Amino acid sequence: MRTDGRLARMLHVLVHMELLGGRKTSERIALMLNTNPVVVRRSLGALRDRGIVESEGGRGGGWKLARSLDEITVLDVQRALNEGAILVAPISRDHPTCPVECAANSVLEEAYAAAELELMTKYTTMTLAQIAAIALANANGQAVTQ
Amino acid sequence: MRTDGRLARMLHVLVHMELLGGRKTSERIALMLNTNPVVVRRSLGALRDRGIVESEGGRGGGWKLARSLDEITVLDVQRALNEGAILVAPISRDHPTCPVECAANSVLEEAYAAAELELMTKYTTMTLAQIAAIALANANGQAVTQ
DNA sequence: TTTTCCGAAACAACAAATGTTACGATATCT
DNA sequence: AGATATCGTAACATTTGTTGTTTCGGAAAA
Ligand code: FES
Ligand code: FES
Repeated sequence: MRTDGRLARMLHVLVHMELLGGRKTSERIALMLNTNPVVVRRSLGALRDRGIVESEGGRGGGWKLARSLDEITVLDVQRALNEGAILVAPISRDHPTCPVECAANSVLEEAYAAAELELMTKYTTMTLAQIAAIALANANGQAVTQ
Repeated sequence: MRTDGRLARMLHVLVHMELLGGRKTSERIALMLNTNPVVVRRSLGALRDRGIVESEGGRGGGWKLARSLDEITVLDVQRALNEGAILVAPISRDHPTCPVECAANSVLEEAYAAAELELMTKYTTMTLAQIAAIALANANGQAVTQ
């Protein structure tokens, strides 16, 4: 299956909005993400529901940040896009009464819980402001485009 | 997408083979996994290539363990089924030259690398013998069936 | 020689994200 | 008021990997 790229895309867009400022239309953002305005609205709509961005319809409308980047963590964006667990343990449900299947599943779930905790720690401590700083350091004079 | 249940299924089957002993046909295993013999052959074939099980064709043939359970880690099974990384960071590739996209991707990749390391640690230290022990403890007198 | 196995190829089914089209609502400009 | 630019939303097609299924061939035992 195609890997879910919504989180990465939204991080990209949000930092872009801060660095290049101003209100951006779905079409412009779609251009920068090589995709369709509707796809952009779907994801940004979820962020709006969580108070990360604001949208305005009509002529001259578009999207803008609702908070500054240092008040947005990666976890905030992740949660806006998907309430549930980030990782899903690849368990089986072939024979639910079997103690062996349960034992194998419990081992996998424990391992995935530890991995998810690690992810959560990173997501919680990393703000979009830090991503912006990394981007500026990488750019090193080169313009941030579009 | 349907979650990949091959690892859990193979852990289940391998522990089953040890606890109930003897050689098992693909059809019998398929019954226990609520699936098709061909699906079983696909996954067990991968384990055979890694020396975890052995297969024998012809009448009276089937599958049996090639090593004892305490010589098989969860990681061995995972690697047999899939050489690559367990977790894949959900990065974007919309605008590869953009420093912002690269920065967002690098943050995600670092987080996923930490999570994968956690998984690897668990997978490496957990042997199938330990899973069997958990299963027996859970069963608590109740028979392990099929 | 018949039966019982695995091995492998060639599909169909399914699920989730993505891409696409289309239309309605709303705010701004002239 | 009318034209234009935007978002909001529904409906559908596309894509991709796992799983499920059918079918044949080959090998070993009875
Ligand atoms: S910051 Fe990457 S395209 Fe705008
Ligand atoms: S151990 Fe045989 S069905 Fe679970």
